[in-house]
Amino acid sequence: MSDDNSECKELEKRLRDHGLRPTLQRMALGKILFGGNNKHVTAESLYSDAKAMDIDVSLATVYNALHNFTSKGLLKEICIGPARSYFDTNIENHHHFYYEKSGQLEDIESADVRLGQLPKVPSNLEILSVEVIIRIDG
Amino acid sequence: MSDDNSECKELEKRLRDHGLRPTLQRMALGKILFGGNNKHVTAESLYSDAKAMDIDVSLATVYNALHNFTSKGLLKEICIGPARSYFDTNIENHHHFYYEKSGQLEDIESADVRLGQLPKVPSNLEILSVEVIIRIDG
DNA sequence: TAATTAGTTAGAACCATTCTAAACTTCTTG
DNA sequence: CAAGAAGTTTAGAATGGTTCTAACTAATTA
Repeated sequence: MSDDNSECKELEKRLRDHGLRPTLQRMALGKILFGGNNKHVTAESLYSDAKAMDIDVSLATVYNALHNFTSKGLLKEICIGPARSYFDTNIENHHHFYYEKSGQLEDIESADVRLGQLPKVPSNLEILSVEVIIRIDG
Repeated sequence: MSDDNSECKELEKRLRDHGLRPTLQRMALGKILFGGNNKHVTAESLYSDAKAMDIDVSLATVYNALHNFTSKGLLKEICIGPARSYFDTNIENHHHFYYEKSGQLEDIESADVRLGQLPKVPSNLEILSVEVIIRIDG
């Protein structure tokens, strides 16, 4: 049920269902990203995780895969600072603590943040996302 | 009361009170930033505004001034995306709409966003800020 | 299997931002 | 006000995360 082989099959189906070919590289990166608990990664961190597991993949492909996954809804991109993008495997509606010194991200459940009545935006425009980031001095 | 000269005096005092020498460049940029309504600027936009007003200042100085002002609490830095930083002359506690297509920012009053009880963070760590960004498809 | 389409790659390019170090201002002290 | 100290400005180089290019390779379709 949860052996390596069925995990692969599941991931392959997940990629295909989202219109992505299950290439070697996407499967390998997908296993790292979706194989356990939710993760927050950067392109560089995922690249070095892959390297550490002897997965031969280029940095460009890591960027491509992160963007492919994001555009198909398998990841969420989180903008924390001007320097780098984080990608979150938790695609539920939720928010984040950001620890400035360590660069770590921590999820906040959506239910823990209540939004009051907001100023209305021109009616034909859609709200793409509501992001709450709480910066912590640690 | 609000003539050019007293405006200068006020700005000069404001800079000094925050531990910043009122240099020609900081005064000129300060007049653009603090001389009217609240503004959202990027380094590049402020640089070209200055150029358009025949103020001779280098891009490096614009970056220096923006960071000086921010570290002294005269500006707030807002991170919208991985590509560029915005600086806001509204230093009240407030939030933002971000129009993705035009790159425009619009303030949301703090009172319009209510936050529920949040997961507690280790007690010795301080919350630096709570940022809410609502992205709009327009 | 051939033809077609999509994905991967190394390295170059990009671009907002930061750094460097020399020149210049502003401030302080006598 | 002069002289020295401290802080600021600057052009241009460097940085670093990300994107682009174009040749190559893999996956899919017919």
